[in-house]
Amino acid sequence: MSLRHAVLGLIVELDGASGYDLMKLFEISLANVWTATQSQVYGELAKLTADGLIEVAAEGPRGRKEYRATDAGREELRRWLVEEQPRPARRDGVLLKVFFLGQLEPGRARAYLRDSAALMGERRDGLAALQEEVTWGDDNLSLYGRLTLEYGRRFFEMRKEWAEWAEAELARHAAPPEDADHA
Amino acid sequence: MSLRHAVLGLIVELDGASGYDLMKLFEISLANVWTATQSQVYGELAKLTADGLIEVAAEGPRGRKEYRATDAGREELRRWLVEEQPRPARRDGVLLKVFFLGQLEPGRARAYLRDSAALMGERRDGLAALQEEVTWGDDNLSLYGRLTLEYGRRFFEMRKEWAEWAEAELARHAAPPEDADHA
DNA sequence: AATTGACATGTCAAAACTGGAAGGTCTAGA
DNA sequence: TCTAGACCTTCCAGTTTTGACATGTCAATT
Repeated sequence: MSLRHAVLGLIVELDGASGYDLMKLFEISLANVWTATQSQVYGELAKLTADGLIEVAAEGPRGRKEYRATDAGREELRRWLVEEQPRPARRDGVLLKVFFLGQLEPGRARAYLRDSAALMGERRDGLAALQEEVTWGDDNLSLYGRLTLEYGRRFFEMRKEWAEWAEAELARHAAPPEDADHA
Repeated sequence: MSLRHAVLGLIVELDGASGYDLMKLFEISLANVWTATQSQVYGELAKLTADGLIEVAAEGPRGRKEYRATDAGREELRRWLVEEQPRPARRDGVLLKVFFLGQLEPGRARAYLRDSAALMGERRDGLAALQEEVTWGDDNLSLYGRLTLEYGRRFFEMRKEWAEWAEAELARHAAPPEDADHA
């Protein structure tokens, strides 16, 4: 149940936020960390309220509801942070395709990896640009947000290099093998 | 719907497999690529059969059912491989915690990153050992499986280095800042 | 005055996933 | 002979996620 803590965590750190605020944060700040749809965010907000971990602190102009964490909520966040974590389930659609790339013609398989490398490069550049652009504050959200952004950059960089390596590996297999003492 | 194609893909590549066979492959071969529980595997097998993408080719000794892909199944796998892929949803429980690590005392936050780095190192070593141990055949499953295994190794390596970097970054913030022209 | 677009929430059905429980078969070794 | 362990399948209840649809407010532009 991590969505719960993602929502709770944001409310604690921001010291008050609306569902709409959270949605935007999920789209931007948490994009590479945890995704959530709008219906999930509002649903979780309702559940957290029912469980007494957050409460509506104020109601704004357009039906806006400003949520704030209760003491129980802050406690629950800490509990979760310290808690042992089960092995995360890794699921990766791109990797899954690579696993079955043998069903495609060698040329197509290599093209897939080339495209993938290019895409990863773009994403890496996007995050790198973000890192340069954004002026960071001094608060915790900034500090730890910076760490996760750097993670994203490294992640895409790694993926790009791996895809390039894999493509070369495929090329090596497609080409007639040459002896080491050749050339 | 990637589980569907993971199951279908394995059946195509193995040219026949039982639910039990697939489960083991999900535990070992696909562990870093796509996870599935036993109930998911058997459920998907039933659905794929109903949709005519696979069929029971033979029944073995212990109630074992050997599934094989139909032509429609092989076609569907190819279609999926070539198809455009939507942006994958990235979800990472460890990263999520890092994002909110500001709620913990600095010492605990750093300890979390240190532990994380150590764990990632272990996993990397585990995969590296696997790479050495396993004798690979010449079939497609081996070739592409090798690529994904190497991915896993690089992934954990990257994470380890990142966690170490992040820990150092936190240390830098905790310590009184010194001038560049000091020392 | 009308329109566009950002702001803002609520609800729902369907699909996917989790974490079991339950039951049966065959093989090798004590 | 017994029994532990690998083999093998089926079913299910509960939770999470997806991908909409529906509704309305307010501010600025045309």
